[in-house]
Order: sequence, then C-alpha cells, then structure tokens
Amino acid sequence: MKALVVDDDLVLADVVSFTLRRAGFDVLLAHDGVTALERFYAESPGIVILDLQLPSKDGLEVCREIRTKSDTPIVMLSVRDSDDDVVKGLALGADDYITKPFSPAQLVARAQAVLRRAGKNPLPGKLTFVGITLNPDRHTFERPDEPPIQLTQLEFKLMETLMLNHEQVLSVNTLIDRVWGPNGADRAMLKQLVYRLRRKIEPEDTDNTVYIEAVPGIGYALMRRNQ
Amino acid sequence: MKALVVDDDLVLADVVSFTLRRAGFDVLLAHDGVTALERFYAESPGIVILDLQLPSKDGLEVCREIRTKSDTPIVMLSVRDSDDDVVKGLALGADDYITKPFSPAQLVARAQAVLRRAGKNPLPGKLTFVGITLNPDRHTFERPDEPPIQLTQLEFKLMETLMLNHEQVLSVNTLIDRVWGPNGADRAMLKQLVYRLRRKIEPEDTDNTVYIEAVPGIGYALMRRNQ
DNA sequence: CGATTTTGTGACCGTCTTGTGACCACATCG
DNA sequence: CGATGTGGTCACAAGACGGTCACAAAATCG
Repeated sequence: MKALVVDDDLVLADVVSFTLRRAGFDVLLAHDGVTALERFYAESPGIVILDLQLPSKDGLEVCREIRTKSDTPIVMLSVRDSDDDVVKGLALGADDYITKPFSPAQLVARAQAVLRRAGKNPLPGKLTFVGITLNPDRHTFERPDEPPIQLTQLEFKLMETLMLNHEQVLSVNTLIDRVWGPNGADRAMLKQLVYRLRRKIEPEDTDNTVYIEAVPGIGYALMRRNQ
Repeated sequence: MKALVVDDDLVLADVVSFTLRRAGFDVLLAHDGVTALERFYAESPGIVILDLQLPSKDGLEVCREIRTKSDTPIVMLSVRDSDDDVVKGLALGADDYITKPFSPAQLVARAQAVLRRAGKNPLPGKLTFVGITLNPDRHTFERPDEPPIQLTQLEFKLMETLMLNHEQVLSVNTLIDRVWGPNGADRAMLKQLVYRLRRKIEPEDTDNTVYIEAVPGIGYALMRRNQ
C-alpha cells in the first residue's frame, strides 16, 4: 500500500514517513503541491497524507484536484485548531484530519481507519502485526484460521496501544493514560488488565505468535515470538 | 433535481456544490439569506442545503419562511455545539441537519435520504441490502416472497440508519442522534427500540438474512447472516 | 369523542465488565 | 537477614450492560 506524504516541513515529513513505513506503508514524499500532484499521477498511491500549508500550491487546492480525478482517501494535517480549514478540507473531499501536534500512533490509526472505511483493504485495513489483526469495528482480535476473540473496551484500548507501538516498551503511566485517560487508574488495575488480556490472546494450546512482555520497573511491550 | 445551497463561506459553498454535482444534483448557489429566498422562489429547488450562520438574514429565518410557503426538504449545516440552533431549526421544519465538519459522502447520503423520505425521489431508489428493502413511502420493510412489515417512524429511522451503514457498528450516541435528534433519548429508549425492531425483522420462524448485532459497550450493527 | 397504536418509563434478570483486595513468588537493597 | 517493591494469579463484589416485560402517557385515527 503506497502512501503519499505531502509536507513542506522536511523534519515532520521525515517523521511521518518513518512512522508510516514502520506500519507497513510504502511511502512517497512530496514537499510542495505541484510535485505532490505529479507524484500522485505517476504513482497512484492508495492514500494521501496532506499538509494544508504548502508552497507553490495550497493544500486545499491539491485536495480538490486529487478529488476530481479519483476518490483516493485523503488525511489532512493542519496546525490551526481553527477548524475553518478543516471544514473546507472535509467538504472538498478529505476523509479525515489530524491537528498538529499529533502522535505517530494517531496518524497510523487514522490512516488505517480511513482505508478501512473506504473499503479498500489491501491489507484488511485493520490494525495488523505479524499476522494478527485488531478489528476496531467489532472490537475483536483475530488470528488466522481462528475464530475472532471478543475484547472488552479496556482490553481493546490496551491491545491497540501495544500494537501501535509493537516491540517497543511502553511505561506503565503511558499505558494507563492511553487506556483510562488522565487521572486514570493505578498500577494494580493495569496489572489486572494485562492479566486478562493475556488470557485471551495467549492461550496455552495455540502457538501464539505474539505475547505481552513485562519489563520490570518500566512497563510492557508486545513482542513477536522468535522463530 | 435542483438543490439550493445557501452558505456565506464561498469556499465551503463551492465545495458542497461540487460534491452535490458529482452526485447528480443540479446546484444553485446563494451566499446570503435574501438572495437565497429569491432564488428559491425563482427556481423552485427540490431540496435546500442551508447554513445557519448567514449575513443579511439568519438561517433560521430563511428556514421558517421557506417552510411557510412549501414543504421542500431542508438540510441544515451547523457548527458543533450549537445544539440550540439545531433544535430550533428542526422545530421550524428542517428535515435533517449535519454538524461541521462533515464528509461529502455524509452530505450526499443525508440529502438523498431526506428526499427519499419526502417521497420525491427522482434519484436513487429504495434502500436495499442483501435482498431486503426499506420502502420510505409506506415505512415498510420488505423481504423477498414475504408480505411487507409495517414499521413505526422511530423503527424506520433506526432501520434506515443501520442500513445506510450496514455491517458497521454505530455507537449508541450516533444512533440516538439519528433517530431522536440532538438532546434525544437515553440508552434505555434505544435498547427498547432495538428490541421492538428486532421482533419485527427477526422473527424466529423465518430464515432471516439480516440481524441486529449488539457490540457490548459500543453500539449496534446490521449484519448479514453467516456467509 | 373513544379506540388503537405508538412511544416513553420503570423494573427485573442474567451476564459480562470492572474495580478491589488478597496472596504468592521473586528480586533488590539497606 | 528482613523490609520493600515488583509482577502474576485468584476470588469476590459492585456496577454496567443488554434483553425482556408490563404498564402508563402520548399521539394517531376513525
């Protein structure tokens, strides 16, 4: 799945592309509107990540032109929280938007959600990692050739966070924040939740491909079983 | 089918009209309340897309005046958090509303739904999904080779919403909003309505092709029976 | 007007989810 | 050595949730 990233901020573009690549996208870059359209026509990406402030051609214009030619999903990036531009962008046919600053996880989640909604699931669109899939529509966890496993709201949020940052250790506080929000729960609750999630995704009989690893004193990480 | 788009934001109006044109509407534009009414009388559009914030004449006033003269369907545009205006508009006779930001697909879907409900459908047609049909004229639900089932207003709106988004989970709040409008009912009412709708569309003796699935903690979805 | 249908409200029940405390094994450190 | 903190497991209770029912209020219709 090709993703075209259009941003004149070189550093930000770099970060975005790095994040998307790690999530399995094949990333193309453009730093202004004109080359964005050129690359769009040349490479036919499956999704476009589009900054609104651009030199040589405004983001909204790029959005419109792309939309006249195809219905490729577009995710907009905008600084201002004046949702004026956002409204225009969405009206022009953009499918979603993210206001800066944003977390890489956010971007990936939105991009995949948009692809899912558009029905263009090259990879089922959902959140995948080494063969397993998280289905946000039904809050299920799916392994190939296995019936889906229903997750509760909290279990789903935890799993989602771990998958978005797979093979990365997330601190206890970070996880609590993602799952329960600020002023959330305490360590004991997270411990409990991890236990419950493990029992659903790491049954002893199957050769589970992923598992939740505890890093003492730090937090947890979703790892892939080696070989 | 003529559609009159009333919005003082030139860019947004442009975009909305572009979207509607692509969906097959013949679009007229007005950027303030007075000209909106002029064009309305001159051209007799089949539907009006009306922004609530307008110069020279408030959107609510325009809505009221149109409604005193005819029953042309009206879809209002409003910024989020102005529930008050939305309520007033609906009370004044508007047929539906969309809060910004919205997606073009939403707008078209709503406009067509409103037209369908109003019985004036030169465009698409009844709402069908895997063989079953929703007939907006008679508020009936039809299965092949079965007598039509009469639905109440609320049951119909719920079914319509579920069918427009079939095989997608809709949150409880979304459903409440679509069925009862803003400041609508509570979860208990939706629960009750789902129960009543189920008894009509999922009788035990027939091999029902669709069913309403509850996703705990999230909402409901209209699903098709296994493969 | 009365009769019927539709809609809203409350209650009950079984189930699932979530929060809490307890216990154990293990490691670290004074 | 024991005190302390860690993560893993379990049991239990409070609460939320969905499904069902009965009944009253409100709307509709003849």
